[in-house]
Amino acid sequence: MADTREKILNTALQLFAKGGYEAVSVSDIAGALGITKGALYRHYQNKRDIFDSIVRCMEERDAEQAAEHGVPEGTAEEMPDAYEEADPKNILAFSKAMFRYWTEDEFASNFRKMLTLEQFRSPEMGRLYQQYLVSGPVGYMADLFAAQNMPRPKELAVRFYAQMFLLYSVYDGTGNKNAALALLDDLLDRTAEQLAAEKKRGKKNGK
Amino acid sequence: MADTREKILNTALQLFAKGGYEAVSVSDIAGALGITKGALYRHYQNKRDIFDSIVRCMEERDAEQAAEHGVPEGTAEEMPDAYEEADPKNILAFSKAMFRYWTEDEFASNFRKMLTLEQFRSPEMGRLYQQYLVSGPVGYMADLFAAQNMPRPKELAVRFYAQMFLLYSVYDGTGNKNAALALLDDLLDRTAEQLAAEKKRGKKNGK
DNA sequence: GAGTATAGTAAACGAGCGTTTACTTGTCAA
DNA sequence: TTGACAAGTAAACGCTCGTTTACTATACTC
Repeated sequence: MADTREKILNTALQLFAKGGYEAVSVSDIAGALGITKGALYRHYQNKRDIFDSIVRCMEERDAEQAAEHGVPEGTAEEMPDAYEEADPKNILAFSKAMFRYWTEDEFASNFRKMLTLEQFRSPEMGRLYQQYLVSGPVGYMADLFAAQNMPRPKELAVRFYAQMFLLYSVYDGTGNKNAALALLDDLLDRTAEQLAAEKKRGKKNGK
Repeated sequence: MADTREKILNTALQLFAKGGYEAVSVSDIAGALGITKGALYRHYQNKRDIFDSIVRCMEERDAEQAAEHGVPEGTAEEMPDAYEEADPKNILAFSKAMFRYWTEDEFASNFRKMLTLEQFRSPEMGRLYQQYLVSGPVGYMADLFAAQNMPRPKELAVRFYAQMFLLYSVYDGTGNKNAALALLDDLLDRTAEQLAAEKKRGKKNGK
């Protein structure tokens, strides 16, 4: 039973990622699974329940992912120690892993696309989109840079994360996924060099 | 008559930008205008016709906008002269104008949001999204940088445009629009400095 | 003033929507 | 062997969808 529930969830997410919640019918989901829509209601209360379950599932995955990568949850103020440990090389590796996660992991990739399509439908969805893909990552990186006493951490964070954010769309729109990944690697490596240079300057001026 | 046609088009675009094409009904559009849906069919053949007219209207506006700003249409290979005229300061001013256009111009802003919501629905929509908001601007800027013999123009273009692209989402998601605009100004000014520095280096190495 | 487009309404059309119901299986413990 | 439960089907529910139709009011032309 739990198996079917998961299949429904994944199939629904796949369809929601293509056309958005409203454009996908319950029959579409059931049809893609080779069952009738009546059967679907044995596993979920209604269409909205499927959507909510997807969001809840993403929350769980996100928590796991964060724990795996040793990402400190909460803000820099709450736990400054963990943030200072992260040096630019770790930030680089973590960023690349993050990019691969949001592009190559099927669930995460589809969830990202779905959020992109739902972001303007309600303040709630806008909040989720910002949290997972815009202000969330930017704020997190700004905290990282700030903890390392780098100058203008917010600007740095935007400059750094913006490249990844744009490349999500490049990746989605190109047939050559590997080229997009290689381009990101080049960009981040070069940016990391500049970051290291800025950090030196920051230390000189800061002390 | 032409007046009503335009009102319908703008109202429809506004609604499409919020929820996407499928989530908006013909009754929704008519209701927002205070008329019945039957009247709507005096001005457009069907719902799809409204959408197509929006796309066609954007094409016209885009052509006008390009002509106004003296942007050369076509690629750098076709008209290399026009591209070399553009110096970094012009690129900067043009970029800021471009950002304000896609955020503050109501039609362009709504069209951008609509395309964002439709990009995965069909290859056609994906192409339009890329053309207007991803590979199009990146390619155009890469041509500009290449015409000025700057090193690694594609990387430079991505780095430069990525900031604007991310800030579209920041702008959309924040209540404080002015802060987003100010942040972009700061970022672009600083990037322009780095660009000028890179250009010097490029000249030294290139000649 | 009669005739004719034009722009609008109200109602109906068939189709598909999300959801519910009644009924048929298959599985497994008592 | 029986009973209960879980999972699935087929059909129907009321509703809304995009679209069409028949009709009305207004304005402009001959």
